[in-house]
Amino acid sequence: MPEHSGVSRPGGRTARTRDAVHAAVRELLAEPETEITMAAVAERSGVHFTTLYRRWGNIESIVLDLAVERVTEESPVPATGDLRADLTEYVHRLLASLRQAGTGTLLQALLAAAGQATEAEQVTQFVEPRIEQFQSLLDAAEVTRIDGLRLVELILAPAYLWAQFGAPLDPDADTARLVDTVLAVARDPA
Amino acid sequence: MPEHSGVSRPGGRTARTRDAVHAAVRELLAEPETEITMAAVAERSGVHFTTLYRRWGNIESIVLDLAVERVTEESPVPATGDLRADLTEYVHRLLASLRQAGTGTLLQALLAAAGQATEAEQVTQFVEPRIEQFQSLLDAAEVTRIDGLRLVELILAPAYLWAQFGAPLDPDADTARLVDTVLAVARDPA
DNA sequence: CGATTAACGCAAGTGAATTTGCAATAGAAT
DNA sequence: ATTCTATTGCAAATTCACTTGCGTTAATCG
Repeated sequence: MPEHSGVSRPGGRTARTRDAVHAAVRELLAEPETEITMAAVAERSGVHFTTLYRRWGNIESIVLDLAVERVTEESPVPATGDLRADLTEYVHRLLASLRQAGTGTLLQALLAAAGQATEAEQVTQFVEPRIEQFQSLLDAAEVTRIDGLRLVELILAPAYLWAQFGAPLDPDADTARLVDTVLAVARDPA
Repeated sequence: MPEHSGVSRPGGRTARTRDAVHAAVRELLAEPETEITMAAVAERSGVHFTTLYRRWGNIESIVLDLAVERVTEESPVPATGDLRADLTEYVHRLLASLRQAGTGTLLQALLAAAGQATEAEQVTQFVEPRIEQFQSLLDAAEVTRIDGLRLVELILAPAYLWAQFGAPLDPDADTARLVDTVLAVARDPA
């Protein structure tokens, strides 16, 4: 028996196939015409489609898996204490990442999964760290009139909405507006 | 030849089957356990599933069709000139409608379709009227520092995001916050 | 090093979703 | 009335997503 509890064989074959699958999905997402199907991912990754079904169950879970990974790695939240500077840097990077090809598909997987109890745990992995990071940002700037959840509403909500509508915001043109909104509310919440 | 251009036979059989299908989908959406499939809609509506495929092509289009209809009828935007009162009334009704059973499915259809060029026209039918109504509301209140698009970001975006995340906002507890946000930004946009 | 077992590859099978050809029906025009 | 044609109903066919059983590979432990 390899292990009684915890993750089994994390650095071996399991990790290799997961990486191969993630890489394949990234490639497919970058090709707007290509549909993301189990068959396509299997072919591109070299991993048998039976394996995909056994480990993930359906294509949405695979995409969600990647979505959580990618969003986390691409959008670190700064917390230097300068509210405007931190927000500006973060929002600018966020909007830029939302303009990459395939972002719509990723967001759809994320939000579709969010609604279903089955995948709720995976989504929590995405939302909670972000709220905490936002809270850290606010704490560093000694802002107490709004909280992390409010930042989600004022920044992530509009950014994601436009991205999903196929009209992602422009990092250079729209960052200031979103940041100014937060500053206005932080100054005058009621 | 019935007609050369324009809508053909709008009040006849075509309209009846569309109504039957819409009614069936409304029923199915109200039953949380039931999956919305072509077969289920066909059985419930009495319309043959072949007809569904021919007219809509897929189940998503059918749900989108209903989503556009329902959102429009359920969320009229008041414009009496009292900004706070108008917003409060509208947001309260919006949040209440987002708590109805099946709303998640409807939103998903709406936002999924939004990303695809094929359905873009149908989605425009939903977004544009809403922006215009918001603009009327602002005009009535003689507010010039923000526009209809901004209201979409500050109200619809957070409301839809939480609804999609399976945690729709509470009409009584959360309306004031969303309204206050708008008022704060209208007062101090930068 | 050898035993153990989780994860994988493979091939066939199952079933639901979707398509297609043809006949029947019902608005609309003449 | 009758004619025409868009729309629907029906049944058969087909495609595709997904599952299952079994043999193989490879990672971990003693």
